[in-house]
Amino acid sequence: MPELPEVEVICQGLQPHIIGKRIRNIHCSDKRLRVPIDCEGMLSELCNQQIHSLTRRAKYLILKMKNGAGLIMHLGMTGNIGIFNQGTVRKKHDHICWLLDNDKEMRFNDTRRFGAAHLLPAKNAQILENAFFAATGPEPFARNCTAGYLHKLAAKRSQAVKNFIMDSHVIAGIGNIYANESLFRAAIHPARPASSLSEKEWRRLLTIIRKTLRHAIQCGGSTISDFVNASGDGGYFQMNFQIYGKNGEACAVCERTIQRTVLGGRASFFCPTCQRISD
DNA sequence: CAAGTTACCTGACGGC
DNA sequence: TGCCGTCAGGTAACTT
Repeated sequence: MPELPEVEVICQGLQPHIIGKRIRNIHCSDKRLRVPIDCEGMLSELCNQQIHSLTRRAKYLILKMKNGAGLIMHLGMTGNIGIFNQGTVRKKHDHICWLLDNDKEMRFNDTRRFGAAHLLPAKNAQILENAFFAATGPEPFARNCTAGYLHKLAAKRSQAVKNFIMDSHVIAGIGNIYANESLFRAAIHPARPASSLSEKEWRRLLTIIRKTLRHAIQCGGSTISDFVNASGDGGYFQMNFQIYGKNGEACAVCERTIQRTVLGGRASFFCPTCQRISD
């Protein structure tokens, strides 16, 4: 579900509900996420502490308490975090529930349990956070994320450009949907070797990635199956999909039939006319 | 060291 | 009706 835009929408949606609130109790399911949930650790580090901030880095959410402790959370494929009234029935895959001091409860729901929550104890939170993101590529909107950087890094990579831009060590936050959509909008074939793009093409692609992500955030993200923001509203960027999931349909630009292929094990869609394999 | 494969999970859907 | 295979927004530990 969640790529950068969806995580950003969840982050912005949660902030007004939780900043400054105190966590009164934490309840965890007995199931493990991608890593085990450290419920004991969360109780001792986060309980009775006030929430200082919630931010996003790549597809991760970072919760910080005023005592310095923190939590790095990932939503995996099916994760979501929402705000609910305490006492309302918890859903089947609610794995972590943080009870706040305003009768609200923040709940982490994740059907497939590919998500994760990493605790950052107060005494070395910043060191652990830095280590956690040490190998993560720049944010697409960051100043140090430039066409020159991508062009130079891609020079030694023979892999498909789509796989390259989905590599979180290269650039953060781009998943399968927005990789497909951005490459279509940039008229670049997803299977082209990353090293074959000129710096000019990287400039165009980066501009379009940014535009596409920004647009998706403004739309409240993409709702496939059941994505909703913190208030329970779905996004509507899926209305703007031009290529993702559209194999067999006519290209909106040239009417040629959209093709589906598999790259890096992920469904990849392209228009054979608009996205030429060689330039 | 780059790049491909596998594992981690549940649920929806289509074919039979 | 149900059983089976396939597929799904992600990531990291493996292997090659």
